[in-house]
Amino acid sequence: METREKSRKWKQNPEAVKADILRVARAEFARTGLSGTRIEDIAAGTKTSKRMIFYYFQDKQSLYEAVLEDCYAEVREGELELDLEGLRPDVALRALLEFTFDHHRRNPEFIRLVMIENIHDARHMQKMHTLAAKNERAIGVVERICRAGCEAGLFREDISPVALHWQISAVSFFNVANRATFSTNFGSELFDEPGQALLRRMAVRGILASVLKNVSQLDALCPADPALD
Amino acid sequence: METREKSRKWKQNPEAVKADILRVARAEFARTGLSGTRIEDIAAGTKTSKRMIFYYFQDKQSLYEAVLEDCYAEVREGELELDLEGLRPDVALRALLEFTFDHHRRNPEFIRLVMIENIHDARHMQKMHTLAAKNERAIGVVERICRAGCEAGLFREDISPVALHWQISAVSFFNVANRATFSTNFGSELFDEPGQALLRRMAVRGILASVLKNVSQLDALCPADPALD
DNA sequence: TGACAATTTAACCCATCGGTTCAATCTAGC
DNA sequence: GCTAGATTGAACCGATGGGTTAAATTGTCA
Repeated sequence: METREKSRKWKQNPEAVKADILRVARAEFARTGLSGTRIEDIAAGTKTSKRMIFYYFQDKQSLYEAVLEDCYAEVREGELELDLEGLRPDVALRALLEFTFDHHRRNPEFIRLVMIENIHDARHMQKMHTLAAKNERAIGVVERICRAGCEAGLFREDISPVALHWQISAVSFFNVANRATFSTNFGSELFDEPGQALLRRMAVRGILASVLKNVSQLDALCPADPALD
Repeated sequence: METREKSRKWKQNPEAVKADILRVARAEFARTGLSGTRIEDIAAGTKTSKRMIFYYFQDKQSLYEAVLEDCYAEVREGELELDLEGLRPDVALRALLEFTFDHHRRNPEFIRLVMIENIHDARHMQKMHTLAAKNERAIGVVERICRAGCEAGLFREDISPVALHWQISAVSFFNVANRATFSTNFGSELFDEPGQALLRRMAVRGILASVLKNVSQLDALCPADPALD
């Protein structure tokens, strides 16, 4: 009668095994890509065997796709923590950008999986039907801010929510994705805490500037002084 | 006496063979990454054989590194075409960003190689001693604009040239690198010509905003009207 | 012309790695 | 307990693919 829920002292526990595999596989795929990852290396990190990987996920590519979907869901989930209710549109936009910037920093594995997906021309992501809803929601957030901003007379009328989302993504993503080559070429100062704070501030100012109807509000919204923040 | 220069009707021509290999290898590595690329696939695209690849470039990794260096040099070379002499600092900055944005779009293979390098934590790029000089020059361009802008009283005093370069790179790079996943998730409208023009305009406005001392100049510099440009 | 070096071809080698076979073991329900 | 189905282990397979061997051809220079 207590079959499903209570996994009291089971020996077999498929869900846990699958989750374990996904966990290790995510780290490995993020580290070395699809073709760069060895299934045996994943197996070595799990509590189970290579055999089980093929048992639960048919082949390497399916495992990779499962990892991608799993990771995407988890990250999008984390975005729900942001609550912009009741904020003034310009403040909300600022909060959204700051949150996204930080959120991307907290999820480097996700960033790497997306980088890898881009190398593969998003071939696998295109198969993932579950994404549509999550993406709608992400754009919805930006859209509401835009609308509110326009209605309040704060934002320009011609702002495209998708383009705005693009801008937010660009800085937040690049910051994590290109850290290695950028710091190799130009030093790592921008990636310690003060540097990151500076970049975030600059990004906020830049993006608000491309949205505000009256740019003179900028200085009030974005303190230029590096000592602040 | 006419040994080296005249390659009149030679049958052997090592330089051409090497260049041929590099050309094909670049395309292949950019397409499928280091571990994803098969040497045989490269060989198939050349006028020569797999054996010759190992003859001229010791192994796969060395070939990859040669490709990276070669591509980097070529792209940086292309940047020399930009001449900002005599331009007002704000106009020069705008021109630099627009040039970089377009230049990245023209060199998708380079972008992909850098993406791949980031997946590898820039391990191979770190070995390339030839880069330092080219990077200095790239930062030098931004630095001169900053200095001139400050001296002219146009720019804020606290601008970091490296951070400014980061901003320019972020939008220009992301635009090419993440096209696949972004358009999968949010549609491809931003990537046709009008969309690209819009993004470029927004980027210009945003970056100028984070640099100008007096943001009220923004509207004069960056026509908000999408019909223009 | 003939010795020597650089270049090229064809055939081969063998470690790796994704994926499988098959039999053993576990769990639930009867 | 017994059977059916789910889960697991050990050993195996075969193609792929990076890299090599060795011998042939081409060019240089004395």
